[in-house]
Amino acid sequence: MQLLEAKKQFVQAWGALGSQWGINKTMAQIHALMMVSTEPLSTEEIMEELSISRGNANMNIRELTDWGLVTKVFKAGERRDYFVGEKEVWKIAKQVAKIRKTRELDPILKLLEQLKTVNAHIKNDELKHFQKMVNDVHKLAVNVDRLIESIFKAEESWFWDKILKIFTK
Amino acid sequence: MQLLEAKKQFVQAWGALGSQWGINKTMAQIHALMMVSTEPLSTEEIMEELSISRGNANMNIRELTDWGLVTKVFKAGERRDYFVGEKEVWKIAKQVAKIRKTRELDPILKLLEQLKTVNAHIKNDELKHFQKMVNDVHKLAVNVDRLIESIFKAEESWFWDKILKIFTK
DNA sequence: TATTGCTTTCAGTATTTTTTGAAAGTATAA
DNA sequence: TTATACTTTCAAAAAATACTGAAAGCAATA
Repeated sequence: MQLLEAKKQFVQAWGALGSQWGINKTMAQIHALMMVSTEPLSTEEIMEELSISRGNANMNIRELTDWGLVTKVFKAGERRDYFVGEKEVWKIAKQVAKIRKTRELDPILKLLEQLKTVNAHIKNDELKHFQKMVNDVHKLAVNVDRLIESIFKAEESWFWDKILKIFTK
Repeated sequence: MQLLEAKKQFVQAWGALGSQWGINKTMAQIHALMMVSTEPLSTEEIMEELSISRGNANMNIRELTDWGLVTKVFKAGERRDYFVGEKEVWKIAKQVAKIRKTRELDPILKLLEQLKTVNAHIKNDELKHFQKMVNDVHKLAVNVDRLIESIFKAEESWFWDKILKIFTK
């Protein structure tokens, strides 16, 4: 396979994966483009490469910047903005985990804790079951939360080494 | 908080969480409804509870059945179909992981393996960088794959016990 | 200060996804 | 066999989401 074709497929696949996980396709594609590019890219180049409008490119670059996956860089003599994507895959994974944890897991945890205070005059089966359910979900969420917290601190090879050793022992 | 209100919030939150992770909101809500319900539910009851159409209810119940999260049950004397949701949270998590791994992770792995065969006449930096990138992503994907495989086999408390021990040592 | 080159915004439009509801399908019972 | 009770399907409608492009903003230089 040729490099150009391979890049195209990588960008496509990244976009599709994004969609399936609630991330804007274009945002994921721009990210993929930046991952495989050695040079900083301008908005113009991204528009060109993905056949998208200026507005679309701009908004998604900003979103990626907000996620901490893309940084603005200045090129000597050049007036226009250039952007580089984080290249370290483990850092990318950690960053995505961090953002999504804050935005999605934390609020759910908060709600579950509230729901644990649910009460009723008559202690019937429905109530008991609801309480158990919420408790179980909460336990799982807390564990996932802890796991993610640990990931933040961990160095990649150490992390996988430890994790996978558990299951082969 | 009262039980009815708590249930409503739980269903709402589950739906929102689903949306954010590429799962149809209604599907997630039906699932939540079934998680907290002690009794089997009919299509009628689900329609009523969530204010959705028959078609919508039917299609999403089927989807949940395909995911292995909901089972059809027969009520003695009753003609209509009733459904029960899997109640064990760990089983639900495993099942979701299994389905999404097959549908999403496996194809990505396959593509990454293909992309590793990329070649070019001139061995320039762009090529080298692409190869490294694909390799790194592939490594991560393989590790995630292994982790999920391990989850399938693991019993919940054992799993978390082992995992969390690593990080407190 | 005016011009130029570039960035940002956002109302309107297009696309994608989800939902509806009525008709067709199926199975049980009369 | 026909009626009844229920389920499934799917074309069309609605809703949600993403994208465009032109106008407004901003900052560097002439």
